[in-house]
Amino acid sequence: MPELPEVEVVRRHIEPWLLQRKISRVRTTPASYFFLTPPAKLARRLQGRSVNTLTRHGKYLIANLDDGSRLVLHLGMTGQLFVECARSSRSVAAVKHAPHKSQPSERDVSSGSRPQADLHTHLQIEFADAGPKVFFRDVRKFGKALWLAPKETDSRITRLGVDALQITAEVLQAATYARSTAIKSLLLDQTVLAGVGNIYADEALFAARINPRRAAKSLTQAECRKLAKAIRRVLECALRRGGSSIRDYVHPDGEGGRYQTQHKVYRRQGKPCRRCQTPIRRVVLGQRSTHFCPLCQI
DNA sequence: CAAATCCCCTGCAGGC
DNA sequence: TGCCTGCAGGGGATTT
Repeated sequence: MPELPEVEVVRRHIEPWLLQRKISRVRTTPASYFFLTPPAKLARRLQGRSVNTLTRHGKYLIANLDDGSRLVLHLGMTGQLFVECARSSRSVAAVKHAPHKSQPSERDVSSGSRPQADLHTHLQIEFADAGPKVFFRDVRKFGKALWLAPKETDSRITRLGVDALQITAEVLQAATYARSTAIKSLLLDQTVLAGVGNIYADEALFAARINPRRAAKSLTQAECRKLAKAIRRVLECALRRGGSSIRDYVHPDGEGGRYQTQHKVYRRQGKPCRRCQTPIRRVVLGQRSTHFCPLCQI
């Protein structure tokens, strides 16, 4: 899946295509596990609404609607949020008259391998301006769509910890108190900090030179400081490079991220550590594959 | 409570 | 070529 940097890239791509456009109709696939709100109800609630802002907390995207309700989206492992490819000049022309603040450039729409709508496309959002539709496609259906009435809350959102871009040494240290779980597992706990997933947990621990198997409570104050800084730096760097494209993640415009070439440990088992040449090791921790340098990470 | 396990779903790579 | 197994950016429910 998309972790924080990838979700933020998606948010920035999609936001201008969503804002201030009246939703005329929402097509869905049949009820499934993907729909936390039944698809018919979701479609009904969205019809006639428009999106005021598209925000992100951790890996969740939240479309704040004009009536105070919200559409909460999670991309899961294989979720893709993208804009319909504008094939005809008519739909491009139509959107030019839509009241967007910032209009995505013509170039954005002409890339080669953009995602395409198909039977895995669980949401197709159509607009009253008849411009490009917004699609949510998710092959594995680990993604989520949830509609929240004004002031309604959901524990998925309320329990989230601080957004990982804002993690501080103090918060991290408090979270490690008396926790015997591995520090890697703690970083994946979205109630502690929101947005770090398997790739960036491994990369941040390498950057901080901390062994992923260490008990969380064994980290010193100095290590918590180093790790908090490493998390922020790794995520910011990945974001600047458009995230990591591995397997099927691509940007809404079909372009790939470029951070995967910067990975120091993730999926590099057996290859030499970029710092000390020792072969990178892979172990399983909390059912997730974990990569680290046995020499650099103490 | 915290920690570990199992499960949801589909597609692909690699081994035989 | 084709079948079979394992594996995958997530997270929630259940068990221990």
